[in-house]
Amino acid sequence: MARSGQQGAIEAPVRSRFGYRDIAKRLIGEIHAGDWPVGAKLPTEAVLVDRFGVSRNTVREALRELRDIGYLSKRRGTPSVVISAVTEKGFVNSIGSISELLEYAGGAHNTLLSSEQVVLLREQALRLDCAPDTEWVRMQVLRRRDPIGLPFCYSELFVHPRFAGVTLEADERRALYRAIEQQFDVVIARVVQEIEAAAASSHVALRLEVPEGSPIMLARNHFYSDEGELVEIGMAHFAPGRYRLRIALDRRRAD
Amino acid sequence: MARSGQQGAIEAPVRSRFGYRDIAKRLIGEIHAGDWPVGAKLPTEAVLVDRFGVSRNTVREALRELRDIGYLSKRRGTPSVVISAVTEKGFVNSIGSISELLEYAGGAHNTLLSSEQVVLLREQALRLDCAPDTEWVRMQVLRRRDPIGLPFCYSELFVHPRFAGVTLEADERRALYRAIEQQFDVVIARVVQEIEAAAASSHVALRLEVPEGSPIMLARNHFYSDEGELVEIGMAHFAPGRYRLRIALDRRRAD
DNA sequence: TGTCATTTGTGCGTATGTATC
DNA sequence: GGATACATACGCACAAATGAC
Repeated sequence: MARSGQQGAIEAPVRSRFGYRDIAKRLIGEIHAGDWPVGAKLPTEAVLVDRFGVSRNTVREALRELRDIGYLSKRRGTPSVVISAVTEKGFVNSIGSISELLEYAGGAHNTLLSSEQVVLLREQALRLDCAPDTEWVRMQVLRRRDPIGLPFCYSELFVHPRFAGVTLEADERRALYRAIEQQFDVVIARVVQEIEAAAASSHVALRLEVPEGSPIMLARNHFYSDEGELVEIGMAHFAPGRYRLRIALDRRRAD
Repeated sequence: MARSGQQGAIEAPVRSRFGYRDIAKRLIGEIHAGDWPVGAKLPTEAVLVDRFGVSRNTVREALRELRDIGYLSKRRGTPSVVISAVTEKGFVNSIGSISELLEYAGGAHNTLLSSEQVVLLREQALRLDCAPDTEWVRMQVLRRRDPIGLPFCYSELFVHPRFAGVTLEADERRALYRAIEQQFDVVIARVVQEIEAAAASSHVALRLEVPEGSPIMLARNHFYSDEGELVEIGMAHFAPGRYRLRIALDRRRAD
């Protein structure tokens, strides 16, 4: 996507072809490849500036991204240090602080298996931790890294009737809650997630293409709007070895 | 307000009295005070620039801080929205109340099974995602809700030699990193956690008193000091059905 | 120990892309 | 489509921490 702005100058500064995200991805790839093992120092910002032909700001933005998702440790006066180099076998979903929560996660391919109106009965409502006898839209979604690869996640999603009209593209790359946000002008402000391990039921095993009884990481997500309204409930089943959740936490500085 | 930065000018640059942290603190104070209730939009960046007499970069840095710690939701094209008006002490950054995340030891009864000096070989270092050929103290800990109940967690902990002298009470109730903080006057400033499902090895199954091959939730924790030093590594194995990890995420990144 | 070059952190000004309204 | 507002990117300058001499 030919970028080419310029200042008030006469020359054509010709912006670099790289955005900070491109650079971040590239660096992550190199870390995974072992070019910068754990404990090693990354090249200095100045070097990266030269290498990628971008401004220092852009490099710093990329490094910030890597730090946020737990790859780097940064300190004033010394180059960034690699603190994680987990190989990307079964990829890692890094939550810097939020939201790539179940997000596009590096651009997963979502397949909508079904979508239907349901009434939650007592038992099911209890399991989902919401009010019984209410109407919801139930969807089943498979998520893959590649359009033809094995799925790493099978999700059962329940959407509040108010947002029943939400539409998903054929090969949607966004998470459902992102689509809801954009189509209904609500803001998901809070997500409560519960994670546990479980054995794959035949139902789940079939969709994830794993043996029945395989260890599954099960994440129950409750999405709330900024007004405290329950918008979406998700039960995400992750196939073993194909997915890993990473969370980076910072202790609050002053306040 | 005395702004007067400039480029190659002759005037004295005289920076604004406010840094982005000052501005962040101030805005947080105003949010706490109710000036900007939940759901309200903050003034636009341009307005804040005028108000504080700083550059747009500085304002954006402050807003980024507020987003990171869960006060704001940001979206391109529209002013930031306040999504939370409360403060959590201690750990947090977006991840709502880490207390639960990291305090799973809190209130639990910990049993120290072993403690020994080890040198991490390449393979093991790789698995733990840290530098090889380094010396660490390895501990094994069992966690129970009741002194006589079944354990819900078996942890393998690796402590940096500098903190090797850390002592645990017979029936310690604190998490190890807490003990380290208090005994060595360091501050754990960053934690990176990775979660995945796995089948219980015979070793783990024995200690958790579950059948071999049971679905296990495996959490790898890396604890870093405020100086970026790796202090502790933990591999926590959770027994199925006996434990559930709950994470409350507050909004951050909206792009 | 202290000096000093290096490196990152913070801040300024500006230009332009792109989503929202 | 147009106006507004945030996102990304360029370049520069100085402060503060590091690390080596």
